[in-house]
Amino acid sequence: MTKTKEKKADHPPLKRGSGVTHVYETLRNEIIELKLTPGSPIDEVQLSERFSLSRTPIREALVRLAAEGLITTLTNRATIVSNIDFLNLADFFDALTLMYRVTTRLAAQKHRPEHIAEIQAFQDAFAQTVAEQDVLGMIASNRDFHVAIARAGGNRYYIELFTRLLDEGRRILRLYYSSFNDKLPQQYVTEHEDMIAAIVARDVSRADELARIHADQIVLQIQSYISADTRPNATLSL
Amino acid sequence: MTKTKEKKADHPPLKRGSGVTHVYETLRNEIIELKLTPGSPIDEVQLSERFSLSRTPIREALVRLAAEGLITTLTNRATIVSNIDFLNLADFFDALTLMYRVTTRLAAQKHRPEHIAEIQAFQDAFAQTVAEQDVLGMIASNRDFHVAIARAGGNRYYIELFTRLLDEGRRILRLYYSSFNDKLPQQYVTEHEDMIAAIVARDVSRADELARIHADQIVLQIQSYISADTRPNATLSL
DNA sequence: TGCATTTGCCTTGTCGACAATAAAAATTTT
DNA sequence: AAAATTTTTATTGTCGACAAGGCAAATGCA
Repeated sequence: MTKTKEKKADHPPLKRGSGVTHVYETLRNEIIELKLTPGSPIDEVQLSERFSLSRTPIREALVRLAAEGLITTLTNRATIVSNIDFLNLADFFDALTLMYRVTTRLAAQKHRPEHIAEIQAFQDAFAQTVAEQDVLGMIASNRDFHVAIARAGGNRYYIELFTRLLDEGRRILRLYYSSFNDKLPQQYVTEHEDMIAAIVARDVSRADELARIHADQIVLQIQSYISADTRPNATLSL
Repeated sequence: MTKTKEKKADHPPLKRGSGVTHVYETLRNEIIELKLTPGSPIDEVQLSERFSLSRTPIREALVRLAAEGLITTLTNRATIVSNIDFLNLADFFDALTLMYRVTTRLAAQKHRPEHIAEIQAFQDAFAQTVAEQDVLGMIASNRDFHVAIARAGGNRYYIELFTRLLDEGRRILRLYYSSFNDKLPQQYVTEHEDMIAAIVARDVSRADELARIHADQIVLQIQSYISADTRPNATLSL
């Protein structure tokens, strides 16, 4: 009766401390990509079988995920994938908008040539996914694009918070990504290009303005998805 | 040759999952209060003796501290208390100022009566420590005051980041707290009162203005301490 | 004496087993 | 049959021991 559809990887000994990182990153991605759905249980022994590790390193990865808020541990009982907090979405949008603005401003002030190349590369990848109507790819490359801008700004506190917010946003967007059949993505491509131009020109106030508009639009988009959701209890606790 | 000056507490079995939390909070405080100085080694077996626990729960507490950036693990080698990053202090000040402003703005918008009582209580405690010239108490109660304001604003992302920044600030301030013999503390009391008034009046722009001034002053104060530091290598890596 | 190599030690990383806790199932009692 | 109680079970929390890796001292060599 055990779910044996887990692929038991047989590459246990890569390097000494690398197993934890691998488990952490793998689970983190699976949570963000909703392969592990909110509320679903995380079983330590099951994971230890899957990754061919003992429970100790698995546990360490879970502690890190819990510190990040991606999983929730019910003491002595179970650990589950954290639910998406629809009730406090306003806080999320507020912080997201602020980080959009602050990071773009800082990038305009502090970027160096190599940063522009990196940003442009991610923007190209984003444009490609838009051209291919690869919605899941769009969500991922859009995130990479903005993280690159944040890195150009160089403030580690903003980078960390913004990354977390963008990844949380990926979870939300994936819930509604079937609704993506509109013209917005192409507009985002243009806005991204404008943002790059403002950053290159070191035009701080214009970068700020563009970031604000961009953020507002994304917030509106997500909100429209949610309000268009007809499921009666869709915005309940989970 | 073993340092036996650690007080071996003999209260191991309180409750099942509480040991980790206790170790985490204890070490966190000791790091912030510089009882554990930056760069000093954290020995797992030593801690397990001190807290009468096995290495496993100690390790879990350390993982959480590492996730927060308070300790640094040199893989397979050692784990040390994280150094204060003087090189990137500008980033710290930038984020700190932003959080001062944003949280105070939000508090003016969203506070409820019970929040004001809490804020005022911490402000009273702060005023008390100033009157008593209790510098260490000032640092702590000032932090509590601003965290209370952030809680009144209610945005968990800001609360978390701001708390982290304020606690990191406590580490820095403790390095220089002997320089506190000036008139600034009394001025901070007044500014705090003004901030409370603006919050109560729900005057968002005034709250923002006051927070900005307050932040700038604190930044200037810390910077003056650092520049007045005559130690040649005081601002090196550690 | 200076440098490369080896050996040993110290700390962390991993493991398998056991204990505790709480939910679920089974049993008893009314 | 319903409710309270006991037993079972599933999962996490903790433990002690071992292995691995890196650093430093010790050794060998030029």
